[in-house]
Amino acid sequence: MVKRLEHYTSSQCPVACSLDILGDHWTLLIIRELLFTQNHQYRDLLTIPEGISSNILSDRLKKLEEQEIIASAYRPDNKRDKLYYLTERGKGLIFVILEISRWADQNLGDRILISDDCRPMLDQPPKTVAKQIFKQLAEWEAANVND
Amino acid sequence: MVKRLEHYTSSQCPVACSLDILGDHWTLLIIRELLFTQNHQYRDLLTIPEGISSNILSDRLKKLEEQEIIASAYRPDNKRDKLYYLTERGKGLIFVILEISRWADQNLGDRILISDDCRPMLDQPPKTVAKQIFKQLAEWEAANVND
DNA sequence: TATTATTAATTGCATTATGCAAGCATTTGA
DNA sequence: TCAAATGCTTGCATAATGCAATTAATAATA
Repeated sequence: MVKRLEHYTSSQCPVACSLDILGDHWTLLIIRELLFTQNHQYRDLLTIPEGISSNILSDRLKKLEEQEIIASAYRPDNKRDKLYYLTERGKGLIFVILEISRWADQNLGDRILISDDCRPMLDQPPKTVAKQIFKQLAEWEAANVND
Repeated sequence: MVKRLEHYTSSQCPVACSLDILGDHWTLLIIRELLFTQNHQYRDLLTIPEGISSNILSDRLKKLEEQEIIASAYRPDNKRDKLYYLTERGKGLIFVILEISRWADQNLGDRILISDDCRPMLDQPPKTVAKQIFKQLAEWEAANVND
């Protein structure tokens, strides 16, 4: 039997163990959406421009919930709407995403485009950006989640 | 034919386009080695504790070289020794790796271990750490690479 | 109340990626 | 000249992914 070994079974390196969770093509895109957009439902996430498959989305949401990076709740007044949102652990990934974006801005300039909306996030200190984003998320949570 | 689409064909998002390059289980571990250790040869990289397969290592080195994140050169006095090293583009990923490590330190504490050697890298400002590491790499390059 | 639509998935199947062992060409030291 | 080391490549089995179709539960509509 050849099963993929997770790094944490052979390494306690913080990079390796993080890659067990984040090291694929889709996970950070889901976190990007939950951080920066109003897309908090399954159907919203299915519409990201990169075009994620429904089975992959389902799998990643499950794994992220297992790792307590996201949580979910049904909207009380409409049980058809399941809302996904970041935990504190998940929100902390904003600093990783900002550094990746900064690297891409400096090194993949021909391939990428930073919109005018997003540019300030690379020009300001990460902590300032995070504080602002966290405030927005808190407001969204106050309005949509109660647990 | 169902071929995996690279994100850059459908998105100009810096996160998505970076994931085309970095979004797997192994790439950042290779970059970690080239940044922080003296492991600059194929056989060295094969011995990382996470246990990378030789075909995967070969594939990733090739792709990283295509993306100009690493470069390689044979040691002039011994053509059997091929040395891999980071380009400026590759070195810039130190900030991503430091942020991932910081996140892991704060959120995956039960799974990971930061050695006494590495701890200062999380306690000092990233720029300070980078400057120090870049100096070490420059010294190594001066002694081992000439192109 | 019956029907239809929406949502959040799950299933099936073909293709691609990965893990592991073995093999190969080139270089080098003896 | 020959054996060992190096940097890969190949073959094969298993796992992950992409895409289309389907499903169960809930909500809206007739």
